Amino acid sequence: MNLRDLEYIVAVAKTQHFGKASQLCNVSQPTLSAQVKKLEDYLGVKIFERDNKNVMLTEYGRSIVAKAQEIVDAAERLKDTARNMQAPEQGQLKLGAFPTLAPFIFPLAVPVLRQSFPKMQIFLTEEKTENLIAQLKDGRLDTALLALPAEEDVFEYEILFEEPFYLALPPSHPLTQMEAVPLQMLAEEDLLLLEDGHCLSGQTMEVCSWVGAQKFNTFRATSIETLRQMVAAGLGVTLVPELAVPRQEQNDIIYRPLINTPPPSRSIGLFWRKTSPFKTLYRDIARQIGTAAGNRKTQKTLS
Amino acid sequence: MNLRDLEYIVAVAKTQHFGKASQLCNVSQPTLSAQVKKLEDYLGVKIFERDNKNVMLTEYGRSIVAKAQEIVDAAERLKDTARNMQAPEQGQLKLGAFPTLAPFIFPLAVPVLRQSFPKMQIFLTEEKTENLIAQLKDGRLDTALLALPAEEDVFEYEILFEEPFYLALPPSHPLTQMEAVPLQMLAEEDLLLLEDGHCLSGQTMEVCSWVGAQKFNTFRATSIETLRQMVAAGLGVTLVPELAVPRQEQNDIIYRPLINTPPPSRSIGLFWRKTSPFKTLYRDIARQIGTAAGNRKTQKTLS
DNA sequence: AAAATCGATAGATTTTAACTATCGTCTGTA
DNA sequence: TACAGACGATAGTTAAAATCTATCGATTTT
Repeated sequence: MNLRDLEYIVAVAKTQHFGKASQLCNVSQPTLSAQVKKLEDYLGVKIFERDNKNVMLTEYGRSIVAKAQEIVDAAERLKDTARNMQAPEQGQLKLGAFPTLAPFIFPLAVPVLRQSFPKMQIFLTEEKTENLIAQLKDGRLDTALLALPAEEDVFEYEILFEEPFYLALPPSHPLTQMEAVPLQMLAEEDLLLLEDGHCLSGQTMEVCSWVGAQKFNTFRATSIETLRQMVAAGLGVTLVPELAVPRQEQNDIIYRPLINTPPPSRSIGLFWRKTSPFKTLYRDIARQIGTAAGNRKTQKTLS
Repeated sequence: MNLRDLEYIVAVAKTQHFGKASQLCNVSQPTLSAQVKKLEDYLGVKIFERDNKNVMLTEYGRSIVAKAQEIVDAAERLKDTARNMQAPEQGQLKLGAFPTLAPFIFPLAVPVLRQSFPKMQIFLTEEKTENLIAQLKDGRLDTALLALPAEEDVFEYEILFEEPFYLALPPSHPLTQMEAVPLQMLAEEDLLLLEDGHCLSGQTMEVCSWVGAQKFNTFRATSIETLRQMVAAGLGVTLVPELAVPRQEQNDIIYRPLINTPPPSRSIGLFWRKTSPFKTLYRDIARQIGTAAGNRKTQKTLS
């Protein structure tokens, strides 16, 4: 049994067709037929039912092909890793971020990375934290931007920046009169949250528990943009991370800093596997993204 | 790149010696040397540093070998699965159970399984629930005995039995005067718990929260046997699952059933991957273990 | 009935993994 | 200092395998 054979059965399972599968694998159809047959004999299991018109997975075949797929994928990742090792800064970088950070940090990160490592191929993923962690563990991602605390025992990380939360208010709201809002004043507000699984909703609830705010609205939004629309519609108020605050003032939503000790904020870090051989590169990348985010902040303060 | 090559580098990494590695792989030393070199050329990465006396992994090699190991393991599991498919009841069964169940259920389960499937090779694992779930997911285990609720969405399961909790008391304790103890009476007792990570401690705390018992002792034991010793030493009382209650009365610890609606108990189920092709066999096994546990109960009631 | 489709089979060829024998280098010992 | 032993690399050969082209046989479509 070798990797090639596993690629063959994966291809046949995918195409349901020996001829097309053989093209996918760049071999002749008889080669593929022979190898599949040999593998079936070796394993002692019929993987495919060949009717003269259709190719179908047997029940056992389905589970064998699933395992084969995993093995082939893992082998592919091994090759990618090896290729990267020859010149890490010219290889691939698979970077993930969670949904309430991704749309704001990617536009900042990508330009600086492209400038520093022009040959690096950057793949971006937006996923909930839970999925990011799973993908980082099994190698589908090289690095991920996560809010602390995350699983610091499995991963290594470098903190990029501390991101304060801002209060988003409808223009009619009395709190817009203040330049900055003490956190305690949220105790009686209708707080809008994201649906479960978003780390922002957990962070918001944590911050609010400091001051005993509990009037959480039962409706749960699916994205920051939805939250904003709801705030604009006067359904309540919400916390927004700094990077999501527009640089220019808007008419429909007013943003105000929050005052508290400690200040309400989240820490963003770049995470990678402890075992990764590219730590040096990742640390470098972390600093660059951190700087880029810091610059944005400075610009805002100046404007 | 093929699986054999990956086995070679894993063997070299393990033995730190080309000669010994070649014996492990049943090939000649030159063959192994040549293939390793070829793989290194193909990947473009030096995996080993060959000093004339020592073989050492390079930094990159370490991470490549780790990935290779995973791939080789996965391939081995694929072969095992295939072998099992030819005659599931003559193949391997890798069964796990958590620590507060394993020592009591395995002695009941193994004899009936050996009788029903004489050719089956049974591998037993005792692990905390969290590890069982991880191992079940990635194929290191075929089945696991878990307390419900577990991750019912990833797995399929069959409930084996409902296992009531008994109260374990030192002989001097006033509650020993009662034939059966109403759960509410635990509210003022010193309750001894297992350390975190054991599902029994979670179950105990849940049961106790029904009646508002909160006097949990701060010390956390590492096994049921330790708990028993502590109870015997008069440090407090604890809950033990029925299978852990000795069939004959003991002098140092008295066991009493607990009365409540619903009765304090845990459900034990046999779990397997939804995608497993051996569901029929596993269901059969589940019923057999369930029956075996039921018989023990009957014997006890009769004695 | 003829043509087209599709997987299996046959036989030749190329590739490559494997073997044996031997080399070159370093190490420890006499 | 020289010699034996250990170890991985190299050379040359052989055996195994994967692959190719050509073709078959069964089924479906036109």
